[in-house]
Amino acid sequence: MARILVLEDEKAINDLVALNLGMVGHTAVQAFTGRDALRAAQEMPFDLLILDVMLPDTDGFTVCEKLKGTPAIFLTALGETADKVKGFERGADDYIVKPFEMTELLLRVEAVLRRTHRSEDRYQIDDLLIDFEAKTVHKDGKPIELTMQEYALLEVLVKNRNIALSRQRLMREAWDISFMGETRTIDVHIQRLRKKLGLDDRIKTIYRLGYRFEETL
Amino acid sequence: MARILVLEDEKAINDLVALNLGMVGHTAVQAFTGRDALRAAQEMPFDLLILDVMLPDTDGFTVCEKLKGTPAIFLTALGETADKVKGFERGADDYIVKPFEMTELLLRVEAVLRRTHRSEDRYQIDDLLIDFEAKTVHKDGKPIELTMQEYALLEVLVKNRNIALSRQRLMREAWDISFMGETRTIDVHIQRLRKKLGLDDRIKTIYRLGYRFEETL
DNA sequence: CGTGATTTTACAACTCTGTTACAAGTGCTG
DNA sequence: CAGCACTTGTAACAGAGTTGTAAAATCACG
Repeated sequence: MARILVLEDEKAINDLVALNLGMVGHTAVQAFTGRDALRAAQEMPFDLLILDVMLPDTDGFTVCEKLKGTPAIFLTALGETADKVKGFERGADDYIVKPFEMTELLLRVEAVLRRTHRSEDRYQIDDLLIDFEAKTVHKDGKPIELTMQEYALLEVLVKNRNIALSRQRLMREAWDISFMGETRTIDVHIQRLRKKLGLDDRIKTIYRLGYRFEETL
Repeated sequence: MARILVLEDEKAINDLVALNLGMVGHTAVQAFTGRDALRAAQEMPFDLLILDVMLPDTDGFTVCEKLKGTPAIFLTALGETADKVKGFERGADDYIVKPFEMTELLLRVEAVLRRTHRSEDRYQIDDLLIDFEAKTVHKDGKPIELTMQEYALLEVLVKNRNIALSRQRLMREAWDISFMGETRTIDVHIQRLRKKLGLDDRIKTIYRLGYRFEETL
């Protein structure tokens, strides 16, 4: 559920990485040059950078330095050992050697996100407390029973708070389904969340689109 | 503070880890082979294991299994992706990829110690008293007869209280089985614990997953 | 064997979850 | 602003799957 930059000039690899990140629920933004990458970062900051070292214009290190503070995973070709060291010195959180297994990249992504987003173990608003680690929800200090589906949906909404999420996206993120036909499933689950947690004001309906969890009221 | 095993054959790393653990107040016991580790564990049990996966003799997994019941953090080298998964399946509480930041390791150590409660020798809640030393249970001051299995299950539940435990994990921790097919064994034992100890409210069923001992009610 | 512990079995009871049906709401169009 | 098409809210329902429970079968061990 992170916004991730994929900076890699070889289109085939870039596409593959972006596709896989999307499949596990992240938002991948593709860039093929350092310039692209920096521009995209200005629009909205990233949670994680996946950077190729060798690039036509600026190299991955430069981008990493410009976006200092954002965790980064470097992609290096075999034999660029020296680059690895250089990368770590400059603050890379991990690196991975091409060619690599996609599952391995995904594991590293999760690992890096987990240790950099450590502060996001919990979320509190009003009288509501969500513990993402224990996957529990308390209201007024009292535990509230949520089913797995309900919790999954709530987590997606909260982690993407203030963003309008389409039903299709919610389905993809909170269920394990990428495509969905005509269905009222989500609406019913939203209803249950609103009722159980008293979130009528926080979970806003976006007409003809989906829902949004609102933090600022 | 905790008694922690550091099993890592590379001396430089082992020293560094042990030194840092010592600095934050823990007692680090250094071991360079699986054999060493097991011997040290016999002298006095550990509160936490920090295990390298690759070792000259036995690997970290074996040690972890032999010392079942003690939480473990695995150290894996880059590229040992498969090992990570394997580690989690076998009950690792966390893993960390080398090379790692020492502060990160310390953070994980604290996190694991925080959510496990292995070093206590008694636990009391409501009218229930469990003595882990004597392996006895009293309710209302009166001793309650529990069978071996019942007690083992109770201990796992209580020491991992407030954490949802899958049936598979319970099997692994309270029985000597790592793999389990279709079975209702656990459910039946849970039922007996609930009945004998009046724990209907404390031992919570997590639908489609397993059970959780709840401290906060 | 016999006894108690443990696992398996069988069935009842329950939970989750998607679907449906209808009421209420929304926004466009004239 | 009334009418209309469409969207969302809500309650109730039903099937699939899960858990509770008692009782029977199996195991361990003297």
